[in-house]
Amino acid sequence: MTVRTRFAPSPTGYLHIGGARTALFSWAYARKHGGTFILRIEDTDLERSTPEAVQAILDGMDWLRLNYDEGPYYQMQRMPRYKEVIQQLLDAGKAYYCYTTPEELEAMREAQRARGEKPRYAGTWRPESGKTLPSVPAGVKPVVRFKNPVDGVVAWNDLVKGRIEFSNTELDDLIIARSDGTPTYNFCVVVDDWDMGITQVIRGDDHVNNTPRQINILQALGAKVPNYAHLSMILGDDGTKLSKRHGAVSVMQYDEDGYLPEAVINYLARLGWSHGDDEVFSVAQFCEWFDLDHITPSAAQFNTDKLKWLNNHYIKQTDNDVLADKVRSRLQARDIQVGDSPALATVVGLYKERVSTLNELADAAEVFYIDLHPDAALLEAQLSAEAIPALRELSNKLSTVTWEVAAIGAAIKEVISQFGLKMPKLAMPLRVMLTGQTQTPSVDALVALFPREMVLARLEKHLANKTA
RNA sequence: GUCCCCAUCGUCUAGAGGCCUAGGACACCACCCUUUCACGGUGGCGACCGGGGUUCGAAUCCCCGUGGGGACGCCA
Repeated sequence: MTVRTRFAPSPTGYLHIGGARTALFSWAYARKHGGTFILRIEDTDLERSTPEAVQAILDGMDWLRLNYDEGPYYQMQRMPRYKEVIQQLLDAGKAYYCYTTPEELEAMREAQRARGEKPRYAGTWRPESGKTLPSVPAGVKPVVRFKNPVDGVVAWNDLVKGRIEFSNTELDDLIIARSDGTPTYNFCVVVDDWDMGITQVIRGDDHVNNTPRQINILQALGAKVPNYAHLSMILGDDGTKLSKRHGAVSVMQYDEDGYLPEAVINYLARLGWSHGDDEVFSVAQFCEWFDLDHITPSAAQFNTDKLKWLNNHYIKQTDNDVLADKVRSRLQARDIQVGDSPALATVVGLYKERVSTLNELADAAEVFYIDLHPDAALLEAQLSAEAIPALRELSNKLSTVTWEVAAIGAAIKEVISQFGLKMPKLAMPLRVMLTGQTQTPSVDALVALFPREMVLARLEKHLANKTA
């Protein structure tokens, strides 16, 4: 049987990191088995669904390059089909109308909770042989409830958690159609998974409690029950449930923060799944290796440090021109016009080893294209009296030296030996005058990066008003 | 409260009864490299939640605790 998986987000917000991992695993499973990956938008909650959220989800998947083979399907467009199946269930006596009002339900739940019971529907309107139903109250629009089996168990072999079993006595008759006739989540999912021929339902483990209900409906419909794989949740860096205050919960926020999609994918792949000791691998490799057997059933805590480490790895691996394009757009967003000299690709080539995000790379590159004003105190501290004459001499040498790393390095060495200085004595003020920073690549390479005139100008600017 | 799930270094994890003196990665520490900071290299620190079984043998299987999480909507 050919594999068909799906990712079924509800468009009530951005694509968050947990959803992204669910999508990734579902996608990878389909890719691994040469199957079909379907995107389905579960937008039956009119109150909370928005087109912006749909777009945000599409953007997120696009950024991660999780392409789908079918869809996006929208549940709102499948209303006739749901209504048809509800009628089918009604006709078969597997569902029934219930006239209990939301207020009555709420009061009932309240009372049950107060007694320490699990809140559930009492079955007032459930037809049974020999039972007389209450008379239909006037003016109440009924909901449709599914007639859940009253005894026995529902069990399935979860592909990540193993066998899970629920007693039917734990399940009540859930509402499959609201009083306005619109179908509810658990019902739509069942019809969709059935119609779309989903073979593996890979989703978050907040759905395990829905699974027995869905299986019962599937069985009432005579549908084949798919396999289920429930993924545990992802916790924030601090071990608590992911929420807005964790900052980067939307995958697009990672783009914003300067992470490469391949790093995020690689990181997410390793969160809850493993292939021996392998840590760094390509998407292609992941698809080849991926399986449901090596997914951890326990929740995983997000670790930004490790993501950064991976991001640094992928940045180092990225071609300088490609990196330059990414950094250029970030600099432009800061209103910095990137000139031709030095070439941005050369700058990022020198700095990419030492950054963990594209934003850090942009920070480093920025100083080459702006009118630089190094911190006065920093400058003061580095421009020691003994360094000034040496820097003047260096400036002279740099005005004529061959403009390449080796020659520049040689000139610097000549100057320090001539003035009897240690390298940092000269290199540090040089770094600060050129970049405003004390931490830079090797100073000869740094100098060589700039056009000669720019170096001379930046030195002159700070040396001019210094007395010898 | 009821039901369901989970439990190995700080974190992500390897581990399918003997290969475990518990392995790898991030982080951390030290040293090396070095022109600062990184990168890189080498080494170090560091865990099987507790108690009972089963077994010649248990991180691995079973039970009970404990702790954490999730679900109990005319939300998805």
